[in-house]
Amino acid sequence: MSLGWWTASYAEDMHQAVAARGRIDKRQAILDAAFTVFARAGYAQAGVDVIAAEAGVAKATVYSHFGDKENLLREAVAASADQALADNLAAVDRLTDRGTDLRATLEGVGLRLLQCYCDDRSWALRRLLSAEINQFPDLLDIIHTRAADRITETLADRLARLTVAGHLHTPDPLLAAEQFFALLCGPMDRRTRLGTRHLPDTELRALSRAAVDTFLQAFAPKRTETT
Amino acid sequence: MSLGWWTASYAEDMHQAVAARGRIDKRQAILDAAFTVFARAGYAQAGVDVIAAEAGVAKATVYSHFGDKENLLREAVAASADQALADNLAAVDRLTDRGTDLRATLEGVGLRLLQCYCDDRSWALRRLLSAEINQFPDLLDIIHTRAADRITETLADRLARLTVAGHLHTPDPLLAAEQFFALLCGPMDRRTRLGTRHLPDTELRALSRAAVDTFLQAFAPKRTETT
DNA sequence: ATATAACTAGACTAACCAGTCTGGTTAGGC
DNA sequence: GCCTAACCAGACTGGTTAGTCTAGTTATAT
Repeated sequence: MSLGWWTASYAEDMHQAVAARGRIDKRQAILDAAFTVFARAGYAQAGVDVIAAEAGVAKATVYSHFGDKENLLREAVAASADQALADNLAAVDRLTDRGTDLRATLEGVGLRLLQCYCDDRSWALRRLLSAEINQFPDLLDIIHTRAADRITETLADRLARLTVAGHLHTPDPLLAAEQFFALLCGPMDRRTRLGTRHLPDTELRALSRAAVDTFLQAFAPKRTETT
Repeated sequence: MSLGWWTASYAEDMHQAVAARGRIDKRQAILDAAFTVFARAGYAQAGVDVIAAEAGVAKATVYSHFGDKENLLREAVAASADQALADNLAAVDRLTDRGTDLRATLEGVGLRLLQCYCDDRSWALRRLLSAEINQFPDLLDIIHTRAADRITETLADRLARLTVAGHLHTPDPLLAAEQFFALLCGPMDRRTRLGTRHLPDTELRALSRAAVDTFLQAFAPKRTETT
């Protein structure tokens, strides 16, 4: 019961396995709880006791795993950035698909990306970074090198290949990638009121379509129309 | 001396006037100091004693003016938002200028806006909002209704008039305004590493030019070229 | 001259919390 | 069956800080 999210049957099923994997499971539970509590209350206001309770773990266990509160923040943020990276790459990777028309593909990718960025954990990560960037400047490096930069570079790669294939015209693919993200996220930030409001999927689709409209007007090939 | 930013000669010159205006001057000094300290340390970590010291004022004076720490935050944020609004409107208002060519005018407005958004206090305001939006959801309303919404609406108005005059083609001026801001700020966010790095004016100019390029490709009039 | 109102420095309280420690429990490896 | 290592609940220390209070100062208005 005091273990929080564990159900009794889950505890029974895992009765043996949990002992072997117990340590790593606890570590993950602590990271999840830490991210949740840090995101909810902010670093300074978040109590390590609260994190421990939310993870279903004793406070001393938290310290034995992570040493101190600062390090816990860094590890929780890093884990969350890795998660975000995976989600985003899955969205951008669909841009490899050929055969369908480019506009529809871009709109699909845009929609997936918007869904990633509208996720509560994604907003929490960005807020946490903004909030603690003065006290922990290295969080910026953690997040950018682990996630943000890779995603932008991956999209730039895709745009470059589409340009080489004659489907697009992006002389500076990195800039084009930045502008694609900007056209998606700028209007979304305003509409969601910085993530405090949830948008229905239809509205996300409209945002993606508007972004792709503008993007294609700027970066569609100039001479030859695509088939 | 203990009054901080006061110079001796200033104190002499204002010897009479300061008594009459002393109360309002102190109020302003407290608001400035509060914003600075909140931005530097975050709400929870900011000590009211530190704010008082930075304002050159006793702690009790802070409480007599603002009641409690939460209210002090709100008032400091509101004052800062008003300041930001004035700066931004001054930039957007130049879009009324006729006679020069539209591209150059837009690039000039873009540059001014980037300078506004790159200002330390502007970044501090956005960070503070992100950081405390969970604990103080009303900060969002304060900032949006006082500043952000008005700026976007004002730009949308300008774009609409330019469209009516045949210099642009923006069927949805509000969306176009959002996208203009997005094209400016998205790439800038990345390049400044969320405001932790300062960009030279030449780079801001390049960012503005890139944004305006894309913007005009999407929203230049389709049939008749402007003179 | 005196009443009033804003201000000052600094002491004080009550609460909160990071990090440590203690003493005891559990469970797997051998 | 015992050893070890991870874990538990909860107490404890030391430092920080919001908000209050006191006693004394300054300056204006009348």
